[in-house]
Formats: sequence, C-alpha cells, structure tokens
Amino acid sequence: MTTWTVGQVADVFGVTVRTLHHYDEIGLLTPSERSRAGYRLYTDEDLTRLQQIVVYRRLEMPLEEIATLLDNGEDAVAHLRRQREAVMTRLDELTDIVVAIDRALEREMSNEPATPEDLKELFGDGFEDEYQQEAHERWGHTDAWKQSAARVKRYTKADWAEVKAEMEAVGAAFVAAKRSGEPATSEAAMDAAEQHRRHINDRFYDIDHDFHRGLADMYVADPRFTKTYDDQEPGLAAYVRDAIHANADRHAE
Amino acid sequence: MTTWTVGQVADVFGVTVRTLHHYDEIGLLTPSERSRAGYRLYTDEDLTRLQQIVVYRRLEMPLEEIATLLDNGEDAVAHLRRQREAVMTRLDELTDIVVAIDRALEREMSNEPATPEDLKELFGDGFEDEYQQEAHERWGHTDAWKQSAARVKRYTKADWAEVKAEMEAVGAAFVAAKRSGEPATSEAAMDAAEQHRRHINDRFYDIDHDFHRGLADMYVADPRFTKTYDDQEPGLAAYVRDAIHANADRHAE
DNA sequence: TTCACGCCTCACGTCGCGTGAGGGTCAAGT
DNA sequence: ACTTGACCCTCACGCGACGTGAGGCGTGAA
Repeated sequence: MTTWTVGQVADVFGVTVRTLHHYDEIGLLTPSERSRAGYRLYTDEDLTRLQQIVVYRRLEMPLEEIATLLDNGEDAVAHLRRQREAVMTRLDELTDIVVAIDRALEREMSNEPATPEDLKELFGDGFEDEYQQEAHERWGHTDAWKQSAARVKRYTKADWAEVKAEMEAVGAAFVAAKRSGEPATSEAAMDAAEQHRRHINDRFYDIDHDFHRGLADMYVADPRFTKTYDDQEPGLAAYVRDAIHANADRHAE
Repeated sequence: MTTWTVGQVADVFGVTVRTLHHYDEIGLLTPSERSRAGYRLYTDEDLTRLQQIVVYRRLEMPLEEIATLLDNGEDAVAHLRRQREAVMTRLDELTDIVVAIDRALEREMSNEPATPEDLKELFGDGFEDEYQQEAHERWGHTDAWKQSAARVKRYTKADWAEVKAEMEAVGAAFVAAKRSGEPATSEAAMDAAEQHRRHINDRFYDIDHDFHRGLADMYVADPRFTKTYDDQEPGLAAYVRDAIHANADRHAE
C-alpha cells in the first residue's frame, strides 16, 4: 500500500477531507492517481507537497501564493523573508493586543483608575508636565480645583477616553460653527459653548455661566490655551470666548 | 452639530464607510438618528460604542461576540480572559512559525556561517570564553585544530543546531548505557563511544582510535571536561573514557 | 446480504467586509 | 437658477478558505 485515500491523509496531516478536496479543486494539490471508483489516491510525492503546503498555511500564506512558491521554487528565499516580516509584524500586533487585554482586565476587575501613562497615551506628552503643576499652584486652593481633583482621580482609562472624545466633539462643534461662517453670537456657536460648559460641569467641577465667562477670558489671556484652540483653526480662541459670553448672556435673560 | 455622518466617523476611527454600513446591517452599531434624506447620523453614544467595537476588533474577536459582550456587559471579564487565551495561543504558534521560517531560510541559503551570537544562543555563555583561548594556545598548532577551525567557520546556525543535537544524542547514549548497569566494556557503551568518535570525525577533524584514546584520557584529566559529563551522571567521565578505550581495543583486533 | 463506514460530486453557507452600479442630497461656485 | 463635485443611500455580487449537508456509490467484514 503505497498510496493513501483522503481520510488517511487527512488524519495524518491534521487537515479535513474537505480541505483536500478544496486543494484539488483549485489545483494546489491534485492527487497523482485515482482508483477505478474515482477515489483520490495520494502518493509519497503528493504527501511531500502537502507537507510543504501545511507548513506554509501555518504562516497564513494565501493558497495562491503557496502555489506559485511551490511551482517555481526559485525565489523561495524572497518569499520566506517576506513571510517572516509579516509574521513578525503580526507578532508585534498580538503582543500589543495582549497588553491591551491585560489593561482592560485589570480595569474591568478592579475599577482601577487610569495611570499617568494611560493619560499620556491618550492625550500625548505634556499633559501632566509643568503646566499641571503651575495650574495647581494657581488654582489649587479653589473649591473647583478640589472638586475636579477628587473626581478625576477616580477616572478610569475608559472614562478618560470618553472625556477626550467629548472634548474633541466640543472642539469640532466650535470649528464647524466658525468655518460655516456663523458669528460667535449665533445659535450654533452658543450651543457649542453650552456643550463646553456642560462638559466641564459633568466631568470636572460645578461651573455656572459667570464662572464660564471667567474661564473664557482666561483662555485668550493664556497663550498656551490660545494655542490649543488656534492650532485647530486660526482665531478660534477668541471665537470661543465670544461664544461663551454670548451663551452666558442668553442664559442671563 | 452634535452628530456625525458616516464619512466623518470613518475618518476619525480609521474604518471604512462600508464597515459602518455593515455594522448597521447586522445591528452591531445602529446610528441613533437619521436625517430626513436618510443619512446615518452618529451621536456621541454611538461613537463610544464604536470605540469599544474597534478595540475588540483588534483582538480578532468575532463581531457577534462583540455584540453580546457589549449588550450584556456583565461577563466582560470572562470574554477578555478567553480572548487572552486565544491570542496567547496564536502568539505561541507564530513564534514557532518564525523559528520554522528561520530554519527554512537557513537551509535555503545554507552559505552564511553562524555568528558568535548564534553559538551563544545554542550552547549558552562561556562557549567562546577563556577556555576557548586556552584551548587555542594548547592545540592551535596541531593539524586537528586547524582542520576543525577551517570546517567550523563555515557552519551555519542550522549546522550548529545539528551538531548540538548529535552531541546530546551521544551523551544520552552513554548515560543510558551506564544507568542500565552495562559495564564500560559492553556493546552499548562501546557503540556510544564509536558514535562519539564518528561525530568528532564528521564534524570537526579526522580522528582515529588512538587519537580518540588520547582525547578520552584528557577528558578525565581536565576537571572542566569531567564536570560537563559528571554533571549529567556521576562517574560518567570515567565511564566514557573506559568505553572509548574498550572501543579502540575492539577495533584494534 | 446486510451493514457501517468511507468515498464521490454538487452546491449553498459563513465572516467581514470590498467593490461597483445606479441614484439621491447638499453646499459652493458660476 | 444651474451645475459641479463631494458626499450619502440601497441593492447586490465577489472573495478566501473552507464548513456542512444532501444524495448516492464502493468496500470489507459479519
């Protein structure tokens, strides 16, 4: 018995019969013989080829590529190199994913607050740098600061992601209003301002419209604040300030 | 403007519009609103959900599983654990694959010799340390050394791996013979000795039975050699020496 | 002869979208 | 007011590597 049937081959190589049928269909591995009854009969040579195929398949190589590789084995080295590259990239991705899962697990299991590293990852560097300290010195004694600090330190990474999304949404709202030519006193701009106020109110500290005015004025006074806004859209900081004042006016009535 | 259209969402989250359509089709992420014209409008909440989806997708989690996970978020931990398991298994597979590729590559272009780092990796540290230098001073002038050096410097990493395997096989043969109570003059022990001689002959330098005797005596004379053998099995070094002599006697007849 | 099991050939289903086709919508410019 | 061009919509088929029956023939042992 020097040939094998599909079932035998499948068992030995850990593939399914259907897979062998498929390889036959697409011409990747056509058994050298058939019995009178039409049974596929695989020879030693066929098995050697299948062996190769199985190995390459484990590399997630598409069947078509395997075919070309096996049929003109000349540039096997090039193929292998590319495959190695691909697998290594995939490996890196997977390790990243494991790290991500671990973080998710930790947070899931113990509502652990986000670490400074997490924040850096979300907001980029410079988030918790000198400015944070300066802000602490300037505002640390206020109730708003204390309230904000108390809330913020319980925020998980997921919470921060939401915060970030909200911040970006607000920013986008201002940009959209301004770009569409609406004045700072327009509905759209005032709505964005109100969104901004609510964001701070919900996420950081109680803020009424008057306090919001103060914040707005500070935004244009401090060049670092101005920059974050104006980098998105020139003149945005002033626009935001005006919108906030308009919004406060609207709510004062 | 507190909602977004497909294109905007797609840009921000790095997915395609078609993907969003698909998620809508299968009910994984149905936008909360539609414009009069039928445009999909995504709210903040929708985006938060999409955020989650994107993360889970990177873990290669099937969309259906993501859906159940997001919809009854209670056993997210279990899901995460299973995913972790899956990813780790895949990781192991991939590292195996990289090893396989490397071997294939080396065999494919079997000309590049192994680097010292390769050797360290195979044989551990101390392989190319002081002893190597001492050996060079003691034996460097001999023909055997020169022949060995000439051969060895062309060995590829794959070659070295084979060499190591052969060395371990020989060692195992000696250990097996000794443990089963066979004397050093037994067939089994002598066969192991002959295996040892052939290994050196094939891999390093021409070695006849007389030279082999000398080597055997050196093994027990030099405590560093003795150690490598006796660490495997007490008294092995002496046993090996006796077996080698017995084997040489056998071939002298 | 019967039985269980293995083999065959269609042929449709799956998953996560890609890729048009054919047509409406919307803000901007002429 | 009209046209452009960039969006958006809904079908609906395609892909890659098989899974999963359905319906039927082959084969070796009881």
